[in-house]
Amino acid sequence: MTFLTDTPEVEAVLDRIRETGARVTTARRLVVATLIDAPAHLTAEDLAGFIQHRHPEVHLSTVYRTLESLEKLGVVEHTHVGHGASVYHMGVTHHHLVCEECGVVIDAPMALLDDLRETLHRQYGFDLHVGHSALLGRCDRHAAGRVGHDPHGSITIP
Amino acid sequence: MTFLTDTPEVEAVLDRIRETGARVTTARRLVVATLIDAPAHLTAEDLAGFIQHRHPEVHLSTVYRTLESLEKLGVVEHTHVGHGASVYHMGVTHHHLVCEECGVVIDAPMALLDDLRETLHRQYGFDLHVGHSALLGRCDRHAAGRVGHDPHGSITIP
DNA sequence: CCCGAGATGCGAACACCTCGCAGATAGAAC
DNA sequence: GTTCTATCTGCGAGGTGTTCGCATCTCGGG
Repeated sequence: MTFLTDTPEVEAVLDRIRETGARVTTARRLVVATLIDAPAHLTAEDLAGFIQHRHPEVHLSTVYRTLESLEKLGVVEHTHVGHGASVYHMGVTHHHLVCEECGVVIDAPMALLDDLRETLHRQYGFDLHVGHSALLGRCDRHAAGRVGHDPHGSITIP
Repeated sequence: MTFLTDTPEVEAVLDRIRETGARVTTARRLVVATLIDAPAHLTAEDLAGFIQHRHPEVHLSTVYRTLESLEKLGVVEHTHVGHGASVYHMGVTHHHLVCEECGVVIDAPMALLDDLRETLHRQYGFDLHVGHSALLGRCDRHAAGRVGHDPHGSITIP
């Protein structure tokens, strides 16, 4: 799989990198392009895999370091999905519903937890970091505890 | 630190183990007693540490396996708290608010997410597994992004 | 008290992630 | 375009949290 590394969307992110005085390197360009184009919710390893298909020299540890920089920049976020590796995605914060059975990731809008955030803040003084950990459970296909694992998929509900 | 291994509460759990045909061993007795008596939200390693204080022969992998059995039995649950090791606690399901700054774990009642569960079920057919992953954020003491790490603590709000 | 399924101790292996270091390179300054 | 150097990178080693295989041990039914 190959990803375009020079779309306006990619350039916009690279500009943000340049603004901070950091450098735009091949590895960073590839990470950004892959994150933008690829199916959502990749682990660092997925990401490295896609990239290495064309650029085998890009090392997993570089991918991790790049993701770390991009997170500091605020253009990337990661989400803990229970067991297993975190998943990374571009900027816009949203919630992740992760099926414990098949691993499917369902994106849900921010507004979903607005009431809860308000309540947590009022009752506990707790400031919820939205999106940083997924909401685990069962998707509709596995709610009844049916068996059988599908490879992870991803669904976005606007 | 030492824990009583023959209180009625401990025996009740051990009886549940016996009921299923599984065996009651020293290690299991110790894990149960420690989970009941110790400060809440222990990692497997914490648990092994406490136990090994008096019973150094109990191996960490046995603690993991015992916790796994107890979870299958439904008397123990674990919660993912973002980075780092999962924490284990006895039965009654509740939510965990975990401060990303200091690691403090705040227990919150089930009812807190009732509305959300209802909404998820209605809108997404998603069946939320309450308590399986913590809600990450900042506690009141760290909400403003102040620095300085405390050792983990634990607070329960009824 | 004997026996066998089941549990244990132990270390190795594993998955995910981070780090240290030596060498490469982006990009500012000329 | 050449030079310079802070920053990045590739690489392997290391760390942490968890699981596994296997030989041994033991609970508890007969």
